[in-house]
Amino acid sequence: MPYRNTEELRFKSITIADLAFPPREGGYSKGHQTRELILHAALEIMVEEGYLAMTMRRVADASGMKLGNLTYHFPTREDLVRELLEAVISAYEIEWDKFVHDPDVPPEERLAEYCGLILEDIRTKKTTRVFPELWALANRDEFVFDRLHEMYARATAPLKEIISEMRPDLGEQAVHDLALFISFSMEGSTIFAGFERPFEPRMPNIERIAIMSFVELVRNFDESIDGQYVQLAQFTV
Amino acid sequence: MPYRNTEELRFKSITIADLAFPPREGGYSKGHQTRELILHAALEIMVEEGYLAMTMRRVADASGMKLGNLTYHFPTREDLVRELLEAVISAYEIEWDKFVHDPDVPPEERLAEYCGLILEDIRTKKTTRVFPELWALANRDEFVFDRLHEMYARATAPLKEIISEMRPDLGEQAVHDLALFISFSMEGSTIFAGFERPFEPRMPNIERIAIMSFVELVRNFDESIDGQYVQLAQFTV
DNA sequence: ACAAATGCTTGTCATTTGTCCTAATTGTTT
DNA sequence: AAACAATTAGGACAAATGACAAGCATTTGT
Repeated sequence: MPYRNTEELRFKSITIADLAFPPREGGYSKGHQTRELILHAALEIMVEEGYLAMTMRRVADASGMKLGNLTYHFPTREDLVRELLEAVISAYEIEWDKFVHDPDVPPEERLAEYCGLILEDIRTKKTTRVFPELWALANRDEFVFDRLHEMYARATAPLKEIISEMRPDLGEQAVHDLALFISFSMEGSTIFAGFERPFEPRMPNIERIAIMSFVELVRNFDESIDGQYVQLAQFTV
Repeated sequence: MPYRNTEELRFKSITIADLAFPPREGGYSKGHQTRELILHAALEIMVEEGYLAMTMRRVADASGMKLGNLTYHFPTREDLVRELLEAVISAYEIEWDKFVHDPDVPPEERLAEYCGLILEDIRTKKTTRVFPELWALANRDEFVFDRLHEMYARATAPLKEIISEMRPDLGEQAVHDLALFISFSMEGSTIFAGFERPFEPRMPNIERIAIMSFVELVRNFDESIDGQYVQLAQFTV
């Protein structure tokens, strides 16, 4: 174990890239450079001032270019938004896909590791600020909705794999439901304990509680349990 | 037990009012009627078309009145937004405050009941649609931020009370962290399993998993546990 | 070096939006 | 009914926004 203390660890812990771009095709390299510059500027505005403030002129200014040039690269605002979405989301996917199945590490440990990864990321400014915007957008924009949930599907896949390994006795549906619950349990922390959120300082403790809770849940989950507590809930409401 | 089946139960289960208004002071009753009409129309637009579409003209149209009249009742758009926020949020608070401490019901059951209440509400169209908008708004509007988290504080209070009763041995901080974790675990389901969300059909199962998991967590939580799993996570990331 | 492709600037246009102002109408009180 | 306050309508305006077009400048492959 090469690490001495937590400080060193945090420093080494992975951070998800802000944006990821598809391999370029056609056009001069200058053009692609500009497009990436624009998307970075757009993300910055999205993070600092929100989706609403991300107007074409605002983005052009922040990119140090004229409006006309922006509309040359992104003819409509919708084009810009969609490409930004794609660049943001694929950056997450790339990182998660790196999380490969390592049979030498016990599944409990991998579960803890993966959840730690997600929860750490949620505390970053970018994630805390951008995702609520995306959730709101997904309410009305089918494109955003689909892309977002495609991403979540890929984020949940490693969880399913780990859960299956921990509990080979469980059916596919149970595994899926467990992974889903764990997934959105973590996602919910964005609002409460994300970057500059009221309970951000409690995040390390909550992270511990969460991971412990998840491991215990998967370990002890009884597939046949069907309403022991829920019946109580339903019958007394 | 007067209920026959689940259908009947769901029918009887509480639904949170769309809006709650403070007692009126001054003005004709017609005016207050109009104000409420406006706010209902505004909420409808917020739910169906989103915050962005909630323009003054759009709201005026939906309320069946002229723009000039709308600006008479709500001089600025900000006034409208804030009053709508207040009306929406206080409706939730009113409902939660009804959840009184009943010493005859065991705390596990009350925990299940309360969580069931929250999770049921999350599946409604209004909650699924409005809260992501509020989360996004809270990113940049301090007023929204404060009011939203004030609401969450009141939503978490019953949880803390129940947890304290289940585990009198736990310190205040531990109780708070547990309540917080449970609270945002549920909130996260909005995005995945809320109204017309991809996993809405799985919600009943997930509800069961969640409640079971929460009860077990509170029951077995070891305050002294400090990094058994987390260390693993941190050292391997 | 040069021609074509690409990138960029400048200027313009139709819409939409929030806000404001004045006059007319309606409701309430005396 | 008269007087007054509250409400509603109608119109106007400046600012901001997305989109577009014509021409100049730069980059790149040959």
